[in-house]
Amino acid sequence: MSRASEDTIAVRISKVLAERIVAGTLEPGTRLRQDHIAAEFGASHVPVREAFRRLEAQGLAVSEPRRGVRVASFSKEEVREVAEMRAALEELALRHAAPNLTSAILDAAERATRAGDRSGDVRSWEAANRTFHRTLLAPCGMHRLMAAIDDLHAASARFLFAAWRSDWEARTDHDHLAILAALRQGDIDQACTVLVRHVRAVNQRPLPIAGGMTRRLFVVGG
Amino acid sequence: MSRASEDTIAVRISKVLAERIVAGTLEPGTRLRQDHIAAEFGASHVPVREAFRRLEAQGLAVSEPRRGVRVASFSKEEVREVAEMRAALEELALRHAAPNLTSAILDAAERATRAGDRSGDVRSWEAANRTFHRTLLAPCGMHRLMAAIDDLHAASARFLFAAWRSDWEARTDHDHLAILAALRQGDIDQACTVLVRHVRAVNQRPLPIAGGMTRRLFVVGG
DNA sequence: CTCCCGCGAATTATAGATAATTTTTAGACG
DNA sequence: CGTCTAAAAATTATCTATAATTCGCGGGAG
Repeated sequence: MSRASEDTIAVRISKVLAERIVAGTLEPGTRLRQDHIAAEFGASHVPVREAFRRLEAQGLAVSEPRRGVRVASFSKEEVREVAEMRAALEELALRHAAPNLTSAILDAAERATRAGDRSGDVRSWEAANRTFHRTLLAPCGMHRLMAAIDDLHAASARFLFAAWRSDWEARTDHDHLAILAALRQGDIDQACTVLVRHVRAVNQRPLPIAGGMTRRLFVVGG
Repeated sequence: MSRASEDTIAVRISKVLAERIVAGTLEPGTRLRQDHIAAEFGASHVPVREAFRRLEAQGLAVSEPRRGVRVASFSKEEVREVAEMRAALEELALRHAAPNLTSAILDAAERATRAGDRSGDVRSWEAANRTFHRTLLAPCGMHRLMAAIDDLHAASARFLFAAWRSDWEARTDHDHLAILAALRQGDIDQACTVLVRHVRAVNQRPLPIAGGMTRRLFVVGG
């Protein structure tokens, strides 16, 4: 389906860089030097520049003319902002998806969230969580809306990984189950209410920092 | 402030092309050929390709690998989708902007909407309308949110211009005044309610088509 | 000692050239 | 008369090269 060789080189590069930025391999503020990246991918810098434009549009990188592009940094205000945007757009998506949700889809969503409960690390939990949301929302059939939500999910995942690099413990996600229960009963308003609260919930947790210090960082958990 | 010569060539090209697409000079489906555009701007095709990536991110163009890029087409479903996304995000922005709205800002917004009432053509009405919304919402201080709203406004303007190429008659925008009145009274909920209804309102109007036929098209009016 | 200036290395931005793919066109065949 | 095929033209995507700008560092003046 999405075989890498069918994409253009620029797309391939942007996907790899996006993964690294989200995963935290590339830390905020890191300069992305086109020649170095071009050399790494065995390409010239023209497709690299196009990849930069894509990352910029996703909010994963910032570019200053003539001064290069850096991995976007983020503050707790931006974490909040992304959470609020997600809440607003996911509610919209859910309201339009609801009429199209079959029990098969709801079952698939439940499998996704249960897989998340069993996950042993942050990355697999995030993947399962993203699947849960996408399974429920994609039936809205709104292309542009889903693209926007996907970008926000990438940003959320970045914040999550920045805070929970290790020491992750899975717990059953009661919000997800409550959303599914409400949808199965046809109570769309209730499902939306829980979804919005769930996505907006921003937890503050201690984050161990290199050097023995700890710093408080906001983490979106939904 | 935003002198064109301070931008990179790619940015400059993308702005001009965006204007043309929004204005309807470039019709949906039109192929954008990089060499031709490069020649027109007296530039090479590298910045043109970067401009394409920006347009793609804004939803104004679509690109198929190895097959070039075209001006994005749109359906009435997408018009609806953009209106709903605007409603959701503008409400969010207004709720966060409200605490920061001074009477000076509200007065500026009122001047903008009154300028729109006096406008003689669609383009100046749209500019005034956009100023009104941006004046009210920008104080939310949420950068990413405002960028998303700006892109949606561009899409809305495109739909508007596609339907109202000529025969425009200005009318006083009572919704705008109602929003301002509610904000002046500190009734944020009421302001949001009117704003959401206002943005979501999608009017169906007959659109004269070349050849004497008329076709129905959806137009966002807010 | 601090601050400012200027030179050199590194990097970005654009131009020109090349390879590969798609679209178009012309012609033959059914 | 339409359709399939193959060569030609046009176009995209990429690479290599060049110009312009920024960044870092060292020396000298105050």
